[in-house]
Amino acid sequence: MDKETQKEQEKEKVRDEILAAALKLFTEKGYFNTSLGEIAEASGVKTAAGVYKHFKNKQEIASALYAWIVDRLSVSIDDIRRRNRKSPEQLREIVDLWFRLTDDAPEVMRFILVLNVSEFLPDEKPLMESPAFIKILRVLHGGIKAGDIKAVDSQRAYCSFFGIIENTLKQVLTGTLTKKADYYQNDAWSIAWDGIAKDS
Amino acid sequence: MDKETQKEQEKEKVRDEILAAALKLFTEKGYFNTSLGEIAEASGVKTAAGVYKHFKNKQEIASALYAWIVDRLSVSIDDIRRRNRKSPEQLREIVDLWFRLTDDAPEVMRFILVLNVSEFLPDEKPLMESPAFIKILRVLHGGIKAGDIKAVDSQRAYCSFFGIIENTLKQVLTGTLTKKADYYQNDAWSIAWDGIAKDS
DNA sequence: GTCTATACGCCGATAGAC
DNA sequence: GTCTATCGGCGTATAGAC
Repeated sequence: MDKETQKEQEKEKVRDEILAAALKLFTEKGYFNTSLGEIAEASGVKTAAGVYKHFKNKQEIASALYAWIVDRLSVSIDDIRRRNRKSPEQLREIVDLWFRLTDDAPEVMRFILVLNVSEFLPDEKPLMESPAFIKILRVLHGGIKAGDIKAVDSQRAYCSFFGIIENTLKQVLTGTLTKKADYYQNDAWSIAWDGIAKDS
Repeated sequence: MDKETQKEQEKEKVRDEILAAALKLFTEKGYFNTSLGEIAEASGVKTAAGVYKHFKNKQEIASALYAWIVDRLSVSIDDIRRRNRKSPEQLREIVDLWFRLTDDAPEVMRFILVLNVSEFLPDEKPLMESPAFIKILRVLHGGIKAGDIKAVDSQRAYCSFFGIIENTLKQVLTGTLTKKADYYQNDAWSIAWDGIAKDS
């Protein structure tokens, strides 16, 4: 039925609005400083009770948000791996994605890099065990096996490579670095890559 | 009076016990997941009300903790700068301190690296503006001026250098890297230093 | 399926006995 | 200066009218 699907879509829309509002508030003030009332007010649903028609409870909003973000990243990385064969190119594109997200969707990156997710989602798997980051480790592992990367294992390659990238982005997100993320990208990439690249 | 000073000391001791208990709980479960009751129970004062004889409120416990940690770091860095003239040596010692603290006082490092302090101490200055970290930036700045470090400015030198160091330590603290921090120190130092060292 | 009203619990904080 | 008792408020969550 048309009416049915339209209603479904409307409901989906409200759900997304709640998630968007929650993402904004969580990353601005933190999970525990954000009440359901505020989330409701900032989204289409004007009252806290209405939120419960869409989510079981507050934690599930955060959980859905987390799943959405991690999934989105995972899909993007799949895409990058499909388009690029060599791991250095894959890495370069992941870095580009990270920096673009920081400028275009800072809340998403704040959620990942600034918030301490395990504090309000204790049962969720840590970020490093999510599909997206497992795939990143695979990219690094591929580079090691192909002889492009010198690190001993992918975990440590991650630490030094993404340490630089993510610390830079974190400083941008918290305002310590004042320019847009993109401004720092080439520099950060160069240093990060040189740190793990096998110098032939 | 002897009795007076003894009482003072006793009070100081209780205060420290409260702080120690709070540090442990905050870094384990997060600030908002920790109640004053738990802090009291875990310290000498067995009841929540007793805590208020030593601290104005919950936030002030966190505030005192933060000040204590930042101060301790600042003193250590002063000491390092006194003992070493050249910035590469100073940096090497700061890295050593960071790694040793991670193994010997993980709660302290968790407080700094894992917790999102501004979430529960919104009025406090961010870590990067604390004396300890300003001094670190000065060390980096000294290195740049002396021609040892190639980075354009100390902020960005911080991002890449401490990005590697702190990301490695964070992975150790969250259990993603399974060995003791010390195990990774030399590797992390080498890569981090090479990233900012001027290759003559 | 949305809003009003309300219940319930938890925790931060205070007052007062000893 | 410490423990007992208790208040007050906020915020999550539900129930019930429309």
